[in-house]
Amino acid sequence: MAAYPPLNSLRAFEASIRLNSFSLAAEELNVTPGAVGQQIKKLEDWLGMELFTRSVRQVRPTADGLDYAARIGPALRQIVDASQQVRGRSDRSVRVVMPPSFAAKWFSRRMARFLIDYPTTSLHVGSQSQMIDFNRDPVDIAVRYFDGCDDSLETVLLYRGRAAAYCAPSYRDHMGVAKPSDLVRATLLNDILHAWWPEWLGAYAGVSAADVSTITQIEIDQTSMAIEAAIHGQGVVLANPLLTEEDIAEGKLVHLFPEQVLTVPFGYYLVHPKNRALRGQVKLFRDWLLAEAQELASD
Amino acid sequence: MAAYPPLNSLRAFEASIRLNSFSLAAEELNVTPGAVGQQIKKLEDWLGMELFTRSVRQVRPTADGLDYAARIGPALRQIVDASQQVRGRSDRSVRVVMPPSFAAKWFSRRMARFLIDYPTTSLHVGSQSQMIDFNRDPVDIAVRYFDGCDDSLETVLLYRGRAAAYCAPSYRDHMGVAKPSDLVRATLLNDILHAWWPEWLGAYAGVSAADVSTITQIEIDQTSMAIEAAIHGQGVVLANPLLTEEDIAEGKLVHLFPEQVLTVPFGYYLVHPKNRALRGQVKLFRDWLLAEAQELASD
DNA sequence: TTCAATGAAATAGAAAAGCTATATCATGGC
DNA sequence: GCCATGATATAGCTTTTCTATTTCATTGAA
Repeated sequence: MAAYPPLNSLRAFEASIRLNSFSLAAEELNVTPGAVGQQIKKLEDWLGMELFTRSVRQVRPTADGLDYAARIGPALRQIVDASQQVRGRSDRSVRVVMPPSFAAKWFSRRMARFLIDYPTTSLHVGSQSQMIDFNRDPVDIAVRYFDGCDDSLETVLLYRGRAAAYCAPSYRDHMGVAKPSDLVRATLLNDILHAWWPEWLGAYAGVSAADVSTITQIEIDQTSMAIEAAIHGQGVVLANPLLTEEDIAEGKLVHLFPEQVLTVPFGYYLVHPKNRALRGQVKLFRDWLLAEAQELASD
Repeated sequence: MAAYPPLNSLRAFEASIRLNSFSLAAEELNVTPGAVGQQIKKLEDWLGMELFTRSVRQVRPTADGLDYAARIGPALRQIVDASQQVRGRSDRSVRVVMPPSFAAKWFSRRMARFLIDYPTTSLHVGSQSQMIDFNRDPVDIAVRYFDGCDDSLETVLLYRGRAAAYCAPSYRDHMGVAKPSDLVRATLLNDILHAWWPEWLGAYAGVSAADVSTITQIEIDQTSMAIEAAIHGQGVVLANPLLTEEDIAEGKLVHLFPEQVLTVPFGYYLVHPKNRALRGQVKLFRDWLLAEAQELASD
């Protein structure tokens, strides 16, 4: 299965087609004309066809040659472009991925500071909730919401997972929610990723798991949408205090029972592959992010 | 301007990323693992970045490596595909280009015969009126309507250019066209490429160039459209008898003055570059086409 | 017409690249 | 604890690739 043509010959071929001359191509490639001729011949032998017709003092591409050039030209250009780009940036860039809710509610407000402190860094932020695979996706470092157990990863806890109850102020007043057990009359917004209502109600309202299911619930598969729904008076959401900071400050949400915050066995972890040397800027970013998280955790 | 990465290294790199192992890549490439390692290192040195992190007993791609792989992968695949295709067909294919009118009116009816006689041949027919450049377009041979003078080309006259007058039978009867000079009352369909009305009328109707311009004319830039217009009773067209064969046979057109056919200094020529060895199938095609033309010319 | 200049082919030998073989090493499974 | 594994490192060998030269047929200028 010798699927590849002699790749180095393609360089000589491309230049020869473009310049219509082995000599000029040789000049461009800083070799002798003979070398180009030999490369072309090798390619012709491999392909089993003539790419140029040789007449005296000049070569001219055959139809086959032109056809082949048209097919491989773009590919070669792509290789050159990709190599240039990769060679250029890289050291100055950091690729990070995090859950959408974390990106929207926590990271977005702090990102600008990083870029100001490290102006030469180019930051590529991806947001997705499914776990990325460092062996398949071009990502340097990630924030992941999980239990922190993964042998292949270096993990640092940013924030322990917590579940606190939030709703719109008007919703609280309208429903007359004053103590945890009042929630049996409310609508529970149940975010799949933070589905801790049974535990929360069990711990703070003395509601059994069976009774929980009798309460009106809305399932929402995106954390930020669940919070958004709470803001719009659709019910009460269990969320990590991290994610509601801003909405609380703006008065859109109220924290219903500040004393009743459930600690859950999940957390926001900063993760990167074990044994992978972090490039300079990635390390900077990591340290910065840890410091930012520390600051808030000390509140 | 060393724009190209070491191309051969890309093979080893691609396989290593795909298989996540230098050893497996080496196996696939039929070399020793050491060779792969050296190739990868060479590429890393050229790019100035780590593509894999080496831990004991295993390598793992870095984010940069995955990114680079994603960029060059498609390009490599394109090169392989193009090479396979080109290698495969080629000898059995013929690429020919001809004017649209010739393709539609003359060639299309004969093409099938060629494919039946030479069933293994794959024929790529292009039709365009502008002159193709054998040094830029992947074309083996062409039919060109011109004066036959081009030092860089081998030319064989297929048909001398002729200008004969045609119109729909109904149009002839309705306009009462009986002799050439009656055409001063008709509408002349003037095809840019065969604009011989002044010469024709001068030779056969004794009409001066100045008087020709007083006759109603419609300019049409495509020969087959001019003929089509004549079929639909829009006027009288000057065309090469070659192109009207079928329409005459079907009674859609009539040849107005069979004795008055102007020979013009153009013609349909079969052309291919001088000094370009014609591949087997192209030669066959050329001979077949010449024979077909001969047959008709002897009528 | 002659004659130098041109651009490619052919070939031998030098240089470079690439591969193998081997030794070494750290780890994970038995 | 020991062996198998899959990487690295290095030296030396093989193959590839390039250069240097000669040869050749033609073009274009004198």
